[in-house]
Amino acid sequence: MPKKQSGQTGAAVAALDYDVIHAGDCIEVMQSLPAESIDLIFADPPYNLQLKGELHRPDNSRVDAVDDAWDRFASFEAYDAFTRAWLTAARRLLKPDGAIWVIGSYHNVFRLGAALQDGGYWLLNDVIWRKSNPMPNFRGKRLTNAHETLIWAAKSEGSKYTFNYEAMKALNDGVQMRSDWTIPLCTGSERLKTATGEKAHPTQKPEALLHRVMVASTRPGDVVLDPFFGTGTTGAVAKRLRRRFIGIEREADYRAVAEARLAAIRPTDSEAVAVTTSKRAEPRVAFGVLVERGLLAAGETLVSMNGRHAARIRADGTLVASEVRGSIHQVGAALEGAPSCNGWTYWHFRRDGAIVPIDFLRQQIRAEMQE
Amino acid sequence: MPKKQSGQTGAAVAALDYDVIHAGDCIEVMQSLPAESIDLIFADPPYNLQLKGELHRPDNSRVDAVDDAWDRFASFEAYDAFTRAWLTAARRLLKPDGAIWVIGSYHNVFRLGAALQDGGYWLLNDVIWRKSNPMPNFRGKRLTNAHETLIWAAKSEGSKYTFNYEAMKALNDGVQMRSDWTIPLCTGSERLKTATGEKAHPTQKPEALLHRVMVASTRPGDVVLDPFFGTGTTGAVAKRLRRRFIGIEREADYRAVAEARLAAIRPTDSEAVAVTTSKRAEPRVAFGVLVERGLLAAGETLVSMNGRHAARIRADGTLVASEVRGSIHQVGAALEGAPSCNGWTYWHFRRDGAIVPIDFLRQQIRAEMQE
DNA sequence: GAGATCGCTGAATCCGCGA
DNA sequence: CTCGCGGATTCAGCGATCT
Repeated sequence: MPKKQSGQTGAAVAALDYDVIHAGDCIEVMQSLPAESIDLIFADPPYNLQLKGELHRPDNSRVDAVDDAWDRFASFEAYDAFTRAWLTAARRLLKPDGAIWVIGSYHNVFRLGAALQDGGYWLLNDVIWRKSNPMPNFRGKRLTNAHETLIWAAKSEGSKYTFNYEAMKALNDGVQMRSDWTIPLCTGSERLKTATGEKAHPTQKPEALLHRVMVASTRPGDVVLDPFFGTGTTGAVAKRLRRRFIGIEREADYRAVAEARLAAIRPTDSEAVAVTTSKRAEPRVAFGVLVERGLLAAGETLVSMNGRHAARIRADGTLVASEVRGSIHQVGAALEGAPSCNGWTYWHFRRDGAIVPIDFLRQQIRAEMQE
Repeated sequence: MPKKQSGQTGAAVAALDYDVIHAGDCIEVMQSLPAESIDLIFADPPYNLQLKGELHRPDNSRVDAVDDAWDRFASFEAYDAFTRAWLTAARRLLKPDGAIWVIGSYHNVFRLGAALQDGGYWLLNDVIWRKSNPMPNFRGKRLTNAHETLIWAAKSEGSKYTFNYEAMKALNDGVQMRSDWTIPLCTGSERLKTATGEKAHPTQKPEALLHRVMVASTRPGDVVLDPFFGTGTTGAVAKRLRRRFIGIEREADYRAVAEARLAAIRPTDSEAVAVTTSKRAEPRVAFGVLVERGLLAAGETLVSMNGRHAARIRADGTLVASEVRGSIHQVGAALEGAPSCNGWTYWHFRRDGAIVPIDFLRQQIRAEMQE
């Protein structure tokens, strides 16, 4: 049951340093921090992958796998002991209405989930990060491992955890946010590299994932702790969304990369942050408005995200494809054979040689509406 | 490690009754069946946890339900004991190369997964059943719980489990099947009803889900056991796909519904049940046979796929290139500086001005072998 | 310059038979 | 059991290079 925060705890909280990266073992550092001082914990612990030999792609290139010492454990027992120790230290830090997110793959997530339940946390959802561009299964021996699992849990059964229902609904184009999130891997310019061009961290998470986590379950000003800070994705998103963060990271190399990254982040305009997380949904924009305003022309062709489909815009803001017509969502869903489809992110248009999602135009409209 | 099946076990297997539904507690019934007689187990155990249903200890005594918050630990313990007991009985029944699927939600799946790992099973994939039409979260306090999780595991780490890679790939429109499957809930006419119009079983699974499970991981004629048979979805799909099934169900009402359901199922035409085979399953052809049969001549020159290398054929079916000699694979790998090389697709020969892969000739030989 | 092509890469428990 | 070796196996996205 949630307890009221004592005055003493409040004083200790005031002594907390925010927006810092602590060096050292996460369990020891957490034990040194004041109890009940944290609103949200995001934890991306070692997965204990247990990889054996090397793996090559069909073109004979070698897969650069995670073989770092920090991911090696002697046994499930050893991994469980580690897991339960850091989860215990973490729970002490959470405010009574605080919550935690942990992420893992099938190698470790069942042990994480059981440890959370055994440790007194109260599970709220398991969330599937559905990767739009996973690495294939090169030997054809199993299904393509195309997702990872996040577990969202409150500190206790009765906790009044934060959930920004309307913000999630708005993010999902007006319908309730589901427990499966389709988000691409962290690649391209977002992926941090060393001076020699290697990836700075083997398992850097996409900022879009953390963005959704924080928009869902924190408020501006909340304190977010990441005990496995790595190169600081949690801190970067927290700073941008005007949350405060505390990172803990053992490896000096990762901390250095994170410090540089964070220094370059500018917080989002505070009104934009407030809008995203308020109970008010973002102003709804009909697709037809884009046509009315001439941002897209009737007769123009949109292409699907994957490039496999195309459709023509009609003057009333509906689309026509081969034998299908309807809203941007309906046509996308029909062409993909999917139950639903967010047309705003599915459909793209060409502008100056680039392929741009139509959601880009919606954001433009919304910006105008706020003035 | 897989053990060889003993003669005694073989005899006992012959005594197994197929396509039957056993009445009774699944642990007791499983303990009465012969060891190493089952190819695949599909299990949809109680999701339980808050002990709304009944729970049994390994000795089958009924657990006196306690649902107070303070006793949550004891409840998890009881659920774990039950889980580990039936998983142990199930593992004994599996052939050395057998496998299991279990399904659960976030309430129980973490305990299932950990119990599988602790029990010696080897996890192959966790698979997300992504519901296209989930029930909304009416109170808006959490994310819409839009998926369930299946775990696919082999009996042991070294098992040569069945995976019909090509069939899955075909089912997914020519690209590898991923670990997330979008399938609607069981509704409409597929949903079994009682005489009074109520649903016959609270958690009836869609046949499409079982269809994919069986096409992925069984062959025609395989024996599929379902220890929580319910209204017989596993049996229905097994019968239709010409697999054999064994069901175990405690509740007489469910068994009655399942019996009627199964009686109406007609097996699919046996040719339609055959799945796409992979190249691995095709008869092996030595390269030398092509020379023996005069499809290629000793002394003839082969060129590499990329045109950068050439090699001469010797009478014994080996190749010679500059300073390299050996099999078609070895020479290809050496010339490319690659760890391995599939000589069948790497090497090409000239015929009527065209460049043809030598694999074309292997296919000719294989076609002759089938006659 | 625009479009096509090529190369690279991502948390991976990734082969199987015969000697 | 190990060892040797034949030979089967990849999707999406980004960025650089080529036409």
